[in-house]
Amino acid sequence: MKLMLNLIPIPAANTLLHALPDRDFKRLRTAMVTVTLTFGEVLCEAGQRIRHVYFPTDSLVSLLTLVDAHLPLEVGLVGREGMVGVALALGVTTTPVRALVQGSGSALRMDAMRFRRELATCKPLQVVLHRYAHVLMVQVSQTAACNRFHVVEARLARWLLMTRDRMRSRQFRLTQEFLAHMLGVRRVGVTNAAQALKNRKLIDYNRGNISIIDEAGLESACCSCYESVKGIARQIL
Amino acid sequence: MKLMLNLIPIPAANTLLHALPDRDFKRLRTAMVTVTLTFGEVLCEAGQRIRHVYFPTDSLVSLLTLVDAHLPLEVGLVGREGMVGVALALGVTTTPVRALVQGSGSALRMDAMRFRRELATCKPLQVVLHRYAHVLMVQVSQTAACNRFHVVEARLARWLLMTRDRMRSRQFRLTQEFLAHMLGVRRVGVTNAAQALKNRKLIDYNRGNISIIDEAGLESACCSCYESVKGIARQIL
DNA sequence: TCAATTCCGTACGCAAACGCACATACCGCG
DNA sequence: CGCGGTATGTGCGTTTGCGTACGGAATTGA
Repeated sequence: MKLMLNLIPIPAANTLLHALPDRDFKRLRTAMVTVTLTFGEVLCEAGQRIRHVYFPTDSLVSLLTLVDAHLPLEVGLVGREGMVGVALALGVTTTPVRALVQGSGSALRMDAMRFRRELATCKPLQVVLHRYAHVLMVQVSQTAACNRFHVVEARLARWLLMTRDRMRSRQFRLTQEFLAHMLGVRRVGVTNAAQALKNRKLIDYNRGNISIIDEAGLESACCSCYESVKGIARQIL
Repeated sequence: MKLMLNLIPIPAANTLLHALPDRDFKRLRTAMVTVTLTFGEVLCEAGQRIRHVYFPTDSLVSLLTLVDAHLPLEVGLVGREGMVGVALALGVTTTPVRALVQGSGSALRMDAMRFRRELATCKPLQVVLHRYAHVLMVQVSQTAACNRFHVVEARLARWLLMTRDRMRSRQFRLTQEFLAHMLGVRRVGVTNAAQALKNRKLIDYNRGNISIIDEAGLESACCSCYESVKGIARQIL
């Protein structure tokens, strides 16, 4: 029996929910279902009404802005430290960004209406989500500057590290094509940057399998934006 | 006497405050002082504690992110439609961005402590500021994508239009050097872009005096980001 | 096992913006 | 009136990234 217990996967937790007082968490939990998010799924389209909010546990969701003819560009990344649909916590019922599942896994989902009712009465929930909204703002601001100033190689490094933190894994499946969309560059741009990182023995990859080899090295290869956002997030959440 | 009355300037209003119920506005107003913001003044430094919040009436404030060795980059612009120090409305006491006065003028200022107390008890204030926080988020996201995809000329056009909207004037004083910092490009980059717009008879300028000549033309010269953000802001606020 | 698809590598010309240096024009002030 | 500071214009070589096209390699599936 003891052995079996060890085999039961430790239920991955969402840190926002985890930060709530126990009784609040338990009540909220009854209104949520665990769903499996699969790669490529669009949880919410830009400009649309928010139907559900999602608290990823071991999945990963990209927030993308759409601008005229261009490909979407990632401005935020949500994992177990966050939630999809923060706009609701600010009293806005539509979302300005597309939420795209970037790493398959599970999340806790709640109906938007119910969420709003809970929010109205549960002070701790308000507090934690407002703070998260702020952290997201910081992330987006930093990304704006990062996209402006830093070369693809450094941006790629940052992105891989951010993904690692949220997935808690040094390995993930992602094609260069997909990465190009996230970073807002050509696929070839990713090819070159990835090769450079590979030559420096920081990462390895083939056909969609990316693995981080030298974590410390990758951190020094990436721009300061990574540490900067991470520091503020730690401080506030 | 009638003549004199006409000379008294119409008190410029901040639309966030204006949106509050009369009694709330009047109470808040007693806790605020009118201050004159002068070009170049830093209202709040990135990473520092927020001491005051500001509601510009006819002044203009830039929000800048700082990233390592680079010059600051503007990610948001606050005029009479907004406020400086939204982080407080999200329960965070420090600001991630520098707030730099970009257009001299006046603003209503309130002590941070008092503001937090008001916020805790005044529901309408919460509602309107949370919405504004969301609008700011949209602005920042769009700016991120804009900086990534659009050429300097279009970005400059957008910036001039945004400034016009907030200052409600077709003319302002701004050196190319200053604009370069806002857009995150070289001064020469601004020189070229500005000349292109001038040749197209959309704007005019010399030695820090910029004036918009052809508003419609400028709007068609700028990227879709302008209309996009404006539309969402109108819809939400 | 063979074909189709997906993914990655390479190449080439081009545009935008960079960094830097220097030249000019305008303004205010002693 | 001349001087110094500020604002703008020009030039040039370099870098980064774009758009596009094509070839090769691994994987999938009938």
